[in-house]
Amino acid sequence: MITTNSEVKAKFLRGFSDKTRLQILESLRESEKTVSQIVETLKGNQSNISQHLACLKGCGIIIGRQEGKYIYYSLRNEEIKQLLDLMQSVFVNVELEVAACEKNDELDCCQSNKEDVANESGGR
Amino acid sequence: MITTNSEVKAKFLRGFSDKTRLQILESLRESEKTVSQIVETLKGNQSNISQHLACLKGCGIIIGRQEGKYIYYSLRNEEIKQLLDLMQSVFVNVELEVAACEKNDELDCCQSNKEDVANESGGR
DNA sequence: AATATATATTAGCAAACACTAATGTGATCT
DNA sequence: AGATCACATTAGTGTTTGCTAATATATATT
Repeated sequence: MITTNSEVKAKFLRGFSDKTRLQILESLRESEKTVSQIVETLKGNQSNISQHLACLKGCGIIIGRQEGKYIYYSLRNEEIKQLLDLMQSVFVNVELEVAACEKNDELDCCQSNKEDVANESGGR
Repeated sequence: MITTNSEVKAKFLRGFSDKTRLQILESLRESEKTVSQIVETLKGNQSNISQHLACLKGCGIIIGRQEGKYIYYSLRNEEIKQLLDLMQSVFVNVELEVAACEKNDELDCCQSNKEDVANESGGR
């Protein structure tokens, strides 16, 4: 009888399901940063980063505090950091396991890149 | 120096970022199940569930074993279960925190449902 | 007040996603 | 062999997402 609203929970977790957002979170792991620091670190587009930050904030994963013209973003709390750590370690193990046990050496979620894979058959 | 390939990691985590998939995972938490058992539990569409199972399997989150004409799916390992647990508890706390500290009582990730929210102002 | 800096917001677009209905495949049973 | 059951796959469609470029807002500086 766990059953929280799966829809809202999915929205929360969607915050972690993007490459750029994961990079942002990783860069915030050590310390809070301003938007421009993040943009510089990731060598990303300002607008793009800003949107991802809004996403992460909306998901409750990070918080922002204003200081003059800067806005410092940081992970919401210690728990989020723990979650990131566990995600990381579980991921690494799964990756190894998948690579070891199956011919498939790349995680392939959902009905994505079918033709892509077919086309670049000579890859890597 | 954490830096795993964020792209692959994002694919892995995307497995958790959908309502239906979360429900499937929740139903697998207790014990392995056949596709039809899951379909019945979630009162879902067979094709849809089957696709989500393929997704979860591709992400390395679940595994399947065949037994006669049935295929039993289960969580890949204990770690995945732990991750689900932590996701759950972090989510619940964040949800409470967000609900308590801000006027916004619903997590709203990314640039989604702006007009929806505006329209159904009398919702819930 | 004018300008510069830091960040957010908007619009537009292509790609990815989730869903349904229909069809395919493989195992079991008669 | 033919029918049935369990599951997977394909095709089609509308929605959501992530990106870029352009514009807006707010704070700071001169």
